[in-house]
Amino acid sequence: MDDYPKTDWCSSAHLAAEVEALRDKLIEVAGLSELFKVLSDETRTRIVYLLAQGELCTCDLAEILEMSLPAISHHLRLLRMARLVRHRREGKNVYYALDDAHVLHIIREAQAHFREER
Amino acid sequence: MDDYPKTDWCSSAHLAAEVEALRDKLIEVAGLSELFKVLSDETRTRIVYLLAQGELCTCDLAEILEMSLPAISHHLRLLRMARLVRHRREGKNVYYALDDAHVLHIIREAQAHFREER
DNA sequence: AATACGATTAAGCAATTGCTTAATCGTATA
DNA sequence: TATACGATTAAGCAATTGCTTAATCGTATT
Repeated sequence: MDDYPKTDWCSSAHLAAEVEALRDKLIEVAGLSELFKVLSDETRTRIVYLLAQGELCTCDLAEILEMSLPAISHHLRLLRMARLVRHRREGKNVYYALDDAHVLHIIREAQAHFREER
Repeated sequence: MDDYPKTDWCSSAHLAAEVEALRDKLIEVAGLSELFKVLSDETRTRIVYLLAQGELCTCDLAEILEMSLPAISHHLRLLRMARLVRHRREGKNVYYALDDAHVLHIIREAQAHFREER
């Protein structure tokens, strides 16, 4: 017999307190997926990695990635909003640079995960 | 696209060799965004974090996250395909656990990035 | 002032995503 | 064997995403 209050769901009955404790834990990752959403696009991961090598302007990125200026500009806006890059204007050009050390660590860990996958 | 009105080359003139070198660099992050895509959904980040606390079955997750079984099952499938979780059957229940140390490091770095944002 | 050009924004669309309900599978138990 | 139940899959949909073209902004040059 079980002295745990049974849930209506499944037989691995948990105390309401346990469930609540785990729910509280989730506060620690609230909103985190927003950052991953930014990196979830291949083009943006590429931009981040390119800027990690050094400052580049919008049209440089467009040339290297062989994409249109509006498309690149769109991605840069998202990277800006996530505070992953900073930008400065120099004449007609706008130069972007990486503005976050953590994002490179994140990429390195992702690479490590990938290497173990096979 | 290719026919986009692009002049000779923007004023931050680069050598073709430089551009090619940077393009080569991109091989190092190829396919990485697939992992971030998995974490880009709030529910999946939550599942990963819950499983980091300990093994849980599908219906546990459904109860804690207050979502339907099919919805949870769908997310678990993606986490499985990305080799982030492993699973074992015990009677009628299927228990999931974290199967990757790197993903926790990734989450910690993301938390660090977030803490600096304000 | 007029022009050129890099950069951004806006509007519209095809493709993708995450959920729902309904059906099906797998295992344990009456 | 029949039933129950946890888990998964399938089909269909609303919402989101990333691109395109076209228009606009900001700065430098003439």
